[in-house]
Amino acid sequence: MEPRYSPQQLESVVQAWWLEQHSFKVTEDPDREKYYCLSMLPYPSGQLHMGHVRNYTIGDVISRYQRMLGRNVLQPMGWDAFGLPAENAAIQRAVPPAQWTYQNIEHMRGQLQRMGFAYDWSREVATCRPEYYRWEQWFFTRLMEKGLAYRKNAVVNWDPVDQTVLANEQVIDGKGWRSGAVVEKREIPQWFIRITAYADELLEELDNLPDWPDSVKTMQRNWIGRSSGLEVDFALAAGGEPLRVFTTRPDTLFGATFMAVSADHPLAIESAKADQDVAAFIAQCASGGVSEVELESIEKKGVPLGIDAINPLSGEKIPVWVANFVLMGYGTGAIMAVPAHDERDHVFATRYGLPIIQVVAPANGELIDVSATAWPAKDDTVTVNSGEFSGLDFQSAFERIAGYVQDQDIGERKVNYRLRDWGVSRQRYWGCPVPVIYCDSCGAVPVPDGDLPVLLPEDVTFMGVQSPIKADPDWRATSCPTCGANAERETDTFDTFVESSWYYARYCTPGAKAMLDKRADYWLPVDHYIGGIEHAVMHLLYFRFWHKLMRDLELVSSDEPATKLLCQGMVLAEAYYHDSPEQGRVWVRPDEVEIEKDAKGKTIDARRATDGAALTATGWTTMSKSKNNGVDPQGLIDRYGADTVRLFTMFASPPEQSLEWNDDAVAGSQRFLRRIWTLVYSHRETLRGASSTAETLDEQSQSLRRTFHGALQKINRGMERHQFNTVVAACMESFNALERFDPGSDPARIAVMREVLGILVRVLAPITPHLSHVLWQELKMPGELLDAPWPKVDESALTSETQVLVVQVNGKLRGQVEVAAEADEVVIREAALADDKVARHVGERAIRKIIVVPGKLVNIVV
RNA sequence: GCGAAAGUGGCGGAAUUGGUAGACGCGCUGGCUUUAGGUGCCAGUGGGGCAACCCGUGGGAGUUCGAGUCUCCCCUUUCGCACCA
Repeated sequence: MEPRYSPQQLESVVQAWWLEQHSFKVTEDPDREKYYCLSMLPYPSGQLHMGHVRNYTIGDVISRYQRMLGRNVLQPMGWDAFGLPAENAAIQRAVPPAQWTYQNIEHMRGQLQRMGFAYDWSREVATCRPEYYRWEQWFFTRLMEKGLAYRKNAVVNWDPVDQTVLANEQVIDGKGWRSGAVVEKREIPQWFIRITAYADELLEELDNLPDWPDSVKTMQRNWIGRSSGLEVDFALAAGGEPLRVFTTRPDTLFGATFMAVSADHPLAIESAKADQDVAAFIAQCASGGVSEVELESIEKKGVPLGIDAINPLSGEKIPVWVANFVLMGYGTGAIMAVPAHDERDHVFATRYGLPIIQVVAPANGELIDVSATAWPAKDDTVTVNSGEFSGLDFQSAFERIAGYVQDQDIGERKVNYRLRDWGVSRQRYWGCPVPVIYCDSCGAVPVPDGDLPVLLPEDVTFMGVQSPIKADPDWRATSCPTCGANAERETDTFDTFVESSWYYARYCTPGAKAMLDKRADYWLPVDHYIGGIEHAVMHLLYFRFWHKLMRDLELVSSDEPATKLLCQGMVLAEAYYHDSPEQGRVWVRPDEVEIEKDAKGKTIDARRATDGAALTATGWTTMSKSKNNGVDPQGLIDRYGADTVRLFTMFASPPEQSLEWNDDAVAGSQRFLRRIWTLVYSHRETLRGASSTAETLDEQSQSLRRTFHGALQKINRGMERHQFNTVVAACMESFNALERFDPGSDPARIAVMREVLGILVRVLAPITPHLSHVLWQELKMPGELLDAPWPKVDESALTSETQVLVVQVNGKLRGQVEVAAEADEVVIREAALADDKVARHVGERAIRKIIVVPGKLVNIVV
């Protein structure tokens, strides 16, 4: 044992040992309880970032802890390897996306190994490899057969200069990020997967996920957005096909003062032929991007179509408008607008001077004014101004009106979802080819199993932004699997969310000669899934959906992919900038900033180290390239070692909260590890000769054991609730007591010291596995630390003869009393009243009540 | 615009889930160790006041013997919004 803690050297020795022993390779063992701990797989962007380090440390701590509890733990790792950044690198640096991706994977795998994560690397997956994506293609053809995959037109962002489809991310202020051209909406045929067919199950089974965060479940419920309402036909005054709308508020039907249709609605398109204003408005709606933020935050505008509809209940004539806030993709693409009881309708009506008629009122008779703002309530309401349907609450009005509409055959009850079918086509190169062949006579034909995989060529050169497979007629040309005629391949690729929807299952069956095999059911479902909260709806919904698809193809037997979910917070750092007249806003890297503090430690000035330029601090913000405030984990690992980085990320904040990066505090974490090392080093001779038990213990030894076993209770609670910051704090607190403990040459004391060190080393093992491994050996503890049993709380160590109670007077802290542990309420009351300070505060006033909370406090109410 | 969270010392956070607010750490202040140093150790550290004591968990109301914790309203920040992953 070296006198100084030198993590770099120590960690490489321990890692080499794990590698040699194949310590993390696992196999299915029906006799042992399995535990599948999964962290979301990274995109191989080139460098590990702090978000990865945090995510994977949390997963590793849980995995190692579960292993010490005796479970057969699977912790795999892989690469979400397809995606847009590889294409951008290809365009900028003329390197093929495949080459760029594989190099990044090599580098990042090395970084993960340097962190000491306990992965079974024999199960590694890279989603861009044909042996992975061929099963995705196979699965897609099954979905086509079942009618769960289909093709329809959908709108995309179109860059008219680059002649290419843009991702929402590539549209900035309505313009293409490279060309700067105003983006247009364009409809193209695309493949969809029918997730709406599973909407009800996806919604209902959220109730079977008690260990998923409520926030995620709520977001998923809202995202699915099940709403039951009514479809109603509004006849047009001029006759012809009636205008059908969907509404969730039939009770407000009498308040409809206008109708609005989407710019893509047939009625709008028809009107545009004769009306220039309508045509111009529709053209205007076609510019700009397709993202929901853009659509929902634009100013609400519209143009009248010059058509009147007839309210089926009141018989009133109301005008039909085309409006930019009505979406073709939801409901029928047309709405009845009730300005009095809907916020958006109200804004629109106010803008264009359309009437606002109140038809719902508070049930308690209170008067409301709908002229300035809408009143959307539907609980404790009553309908008014609604003819024979007046005087009803929401539910009765809904039922009566729905009944009437059905009797008249002008509509029906309808359940709608906000959730839309999943568009999986991408007009990009670096993705999994959609396994479809288009034949003039046979249409869209799935590629037969024997012809899979449809290989994506990896040795390509980019000419501009065009996808190399779209640009290559030879790649496209093929023959129809059905009739043998000349045919063309689909050149679109899948959304990368498809790959990340089933990787967790493939980890269970490495090398399988099918998509999955029987091994999957040993490991699945995932016991603990860990990843960023930013995935709360999209990935985590696709992940659940795909599992159900696989279940229905009898590939897995569970209903849900993961029983427990932990969403870790973002990693933040301070960012600093100054505004310069020439360069605009200049962001300065945090490690180039000099901070001046006042006598209380408050920051009063920040300057650039090189030239003393005054800087403005943003406060805590997400690490990003644009703000130049990313902290590179590699530098920290090189400087402090993996254990220190792991310890800091666990200690700085609880997993679900954001983590504020602080270089000084990282150094502080290393100080703690160094102190442990130094303590064990300085007692190494005595500890070697320690006996494992001691019969009689003196007061100090008992107190130390009480501290450690008390801390162990906190640690166990912290581990179970994943509050690793409190686990570390409890370790530090108990270690502080140990540092003040002098074992001298007393065998009983030395035995106690060895016992508590054994506890400390084991509870730290999941967090700082390298240091713990070495100390475990140094203490001559039996067996491999990885499989050492988690320490047990010794209840007898916790008992004490006295208890300290807090005394309050009228809820304010006034004193403390020490009484016997078994003292009854009478004794406690007397002791409390006898306290000088308490007596002074009670004074002459009459005591009204005394509340005694056993083991905690006494409150005297005067 | 819609949906979901979070606000506690100079900073990160803790609080046994309605019972001592500030555990643990960083920073800061003073001291010690002849410490090359960004090392190590000791003490102090929510604000005000000499003190008794008073104030204090984003702001405002409420429930309670007692509220950081529960209820309502408001403010601010962060995340997601379907082609970033």
